[in-house]
Amino acid sequence: MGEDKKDNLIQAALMLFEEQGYHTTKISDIVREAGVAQGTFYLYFKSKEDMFRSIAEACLEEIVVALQQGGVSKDTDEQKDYLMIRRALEVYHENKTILKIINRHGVGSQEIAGVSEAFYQQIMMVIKQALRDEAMYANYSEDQLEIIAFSKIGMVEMVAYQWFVVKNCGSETINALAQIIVGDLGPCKFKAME
Amino acid sequence: MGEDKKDNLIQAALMLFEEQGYHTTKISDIVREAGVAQGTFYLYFKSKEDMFRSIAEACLEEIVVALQQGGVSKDTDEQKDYLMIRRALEVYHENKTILKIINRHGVGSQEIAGVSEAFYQQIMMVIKQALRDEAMYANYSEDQLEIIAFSKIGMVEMVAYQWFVVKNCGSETINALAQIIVGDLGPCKFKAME
Amino acid sequence: MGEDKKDNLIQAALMLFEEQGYHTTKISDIVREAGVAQGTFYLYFKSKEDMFRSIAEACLEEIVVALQQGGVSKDTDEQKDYLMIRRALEVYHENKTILKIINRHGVGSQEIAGVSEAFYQQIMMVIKQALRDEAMYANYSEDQLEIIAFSKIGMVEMVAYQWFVVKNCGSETINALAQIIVGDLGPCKFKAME
Amino acid sequence: MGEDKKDNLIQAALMLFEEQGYHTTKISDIVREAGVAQGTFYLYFKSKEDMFRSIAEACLEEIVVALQQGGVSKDTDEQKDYLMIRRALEVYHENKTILKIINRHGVGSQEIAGVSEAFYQQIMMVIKQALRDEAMYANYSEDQLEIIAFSKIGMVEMVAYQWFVVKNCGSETINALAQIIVGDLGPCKFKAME
DNA sequence: TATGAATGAGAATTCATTCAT
DNA sequence: CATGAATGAATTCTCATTCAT
Repeated sequence: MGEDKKDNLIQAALMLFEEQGYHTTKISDIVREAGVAQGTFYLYFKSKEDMFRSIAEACLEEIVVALQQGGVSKDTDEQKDYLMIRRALEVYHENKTILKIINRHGVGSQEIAGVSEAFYQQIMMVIKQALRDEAMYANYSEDQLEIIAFSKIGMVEMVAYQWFVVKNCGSETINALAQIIVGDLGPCKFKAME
Repeated sequence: MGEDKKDNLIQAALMLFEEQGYHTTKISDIVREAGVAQGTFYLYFKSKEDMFRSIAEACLEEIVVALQQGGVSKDTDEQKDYLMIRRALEVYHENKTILKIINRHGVGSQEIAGVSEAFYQQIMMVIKQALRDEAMYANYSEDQLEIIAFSKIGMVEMVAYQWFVVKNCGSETINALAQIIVGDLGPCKFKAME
Repeated sequence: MGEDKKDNLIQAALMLFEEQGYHTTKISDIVREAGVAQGTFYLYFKSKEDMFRSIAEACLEEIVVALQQGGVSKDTDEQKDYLMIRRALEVYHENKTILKIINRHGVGSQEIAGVSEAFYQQIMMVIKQALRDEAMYANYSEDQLEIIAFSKIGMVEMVAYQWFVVKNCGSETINALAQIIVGDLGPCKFKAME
Repeated sequence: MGEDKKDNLIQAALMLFEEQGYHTTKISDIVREAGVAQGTFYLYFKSKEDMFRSIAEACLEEIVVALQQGGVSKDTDEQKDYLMIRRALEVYHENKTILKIINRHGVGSQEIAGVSEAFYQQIMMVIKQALRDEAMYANYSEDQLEIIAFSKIGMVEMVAYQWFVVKNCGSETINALAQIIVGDLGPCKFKAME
């Protein structure tokens, strides 16, 4: 029953953060939306920032886990690449709320910037690991793989942001997006050579 | 002499926004840093948000212009790609302050979000235009080019953010970064096919 | 068993009031220290102020009673004086907790100020009564005796506060303090005349 | 003109603290009484406690200075004693506001307790110095003089509090009070011997 | 232009008290 | 008797903005 209210608060906060941004949303808005008293907020969170940090940590952790469970296939590099990108787009689509909150409205707090930085380090590691299994990157150094990993993350994140958040497209666009993104790399290997 | 003070205010604001973010920085901080009186701020800017919007607009416009002046070469597609990426990295490096302000600290105001959104539309158009000149993308549709354009923007921005802001690397890393990023596309086209 | 909890609450409260004062101490601190639930507090006390008043009343009453049981000797005036002062110092030493709470941290509530005022009236009456038995004050008026009584109370209280609370001295200092205080009166009566 | 408002705030605060106590008085009460805006308070003081500390420091310092300027006479010990006591009563009478605030309502803050403790140390030193000039205390040790000093302070403070604050008597009572208090020491030297 | 004291609406936070279990 | 989650009124404090000089 207690966790009930905490969950109400989190849901209300996520909705409001997404709608009007983190800074615009007041604690009084959150509690009103959640249907609890002002003081109840402080029963579960030390402050608005503390609340956001804990929500963000949970959401970003979910993304990392979802990405890790991605591709264990034994296909060609092109197929691996395609699956990885598609998987990443799917995950970002499912988590577009937090993506929107962090990218559009920003948060602006050293502590939360830390959470975000740690998140990128984690997914970079996941991607780097996946790249090591591709023949194409066989003789790339660790540093070079890191550059590739981050460039892929940026690619997916920007496309996901523009299509899922700005244009508000649904999951049916994922395949098309993934094909074009990968096609920019993959197809060239044979089509462009013809 | 008046413009002097305005410039002081802008420099002070940029420095503080970069250090502590837009929301944490108070007008009183800015005027203290700029060495002018509290009221003087309002001789040059309508409000704090107005100031930030005008600074952001100017910085982002600079980036757009710089990018536009980029590739007028008549080289091969690979060379064009490499030059475009390197140019973009250079521009982001020169403007890493605004990159840091917007990416790390966020913006957090609907009106400024508009500035940022317009910025991305503009550079997307610039990139799309450039891509049209590449033989490789000859039979891509407008929508497909837009996807490619945004994925390139995301790629460069993320790498620039991680290396120039997070790792705080200097401009001497630009070539290496550009080569790897493009190599992820380029080499495959001929080397990987051997 | 119920009284057990009430006593726990009182002990916890006294400890915390002494340490950090009445206003700084929260009900939540008291119940945590006492090891009971928040609501339990209100089974035994109407409010925080009610609790403090009842504790203060009890403590101060103890002091009054202890003082009353003091001097029933039939010695000389000097001896009576010395015994009275020493007795008072002893009583204050035993009750230095409440002394510290009221003097150092203050009370800060009209209703409790009443308790304190009544306390001083009572001990003043006790002292005045004792003074009446001393030949020295035979022809002092009631008002004059009241002045003497209060001055003696102030004297003892200040010395007790400075030595037992501020300097945190133990009961072994009582004799020395009493001798000096009385000596300031006593010796003059005969020694200084020689 | 700025100091004007600061002074208004101090006067309003002193009045309210005296009337209803430190804790009961809200900052909103103070600013209303002073006729300034809520924010103006924070232009001059960091907090209510900060304000009170600065006021208390000033008032108590005044008392110390007033006491120091007291008796430089070359009279007999009895006369010195009487003058010292009367002087102290006068000073306390003039400063009965702060006396009332600190003694009746209490303050309850470690930092302010420090101010009060320092105050007592200072006046103790002043009194001790004065006592050294009296033949009567010629062969008292420092420690013994300290006891005497504090007992005199307690005496005067309690009497002042009871007569000036509780009974609200005017300055015309000072002589009578001083005579009785000193008489308790002085007169005995000859009258009681008869 | 330039100043900076003053403003006051608005937000965060606290904590004594209640009450359903 | 005992609990402890929930309450919400009350207070402090912030800071962008104004305006008389």
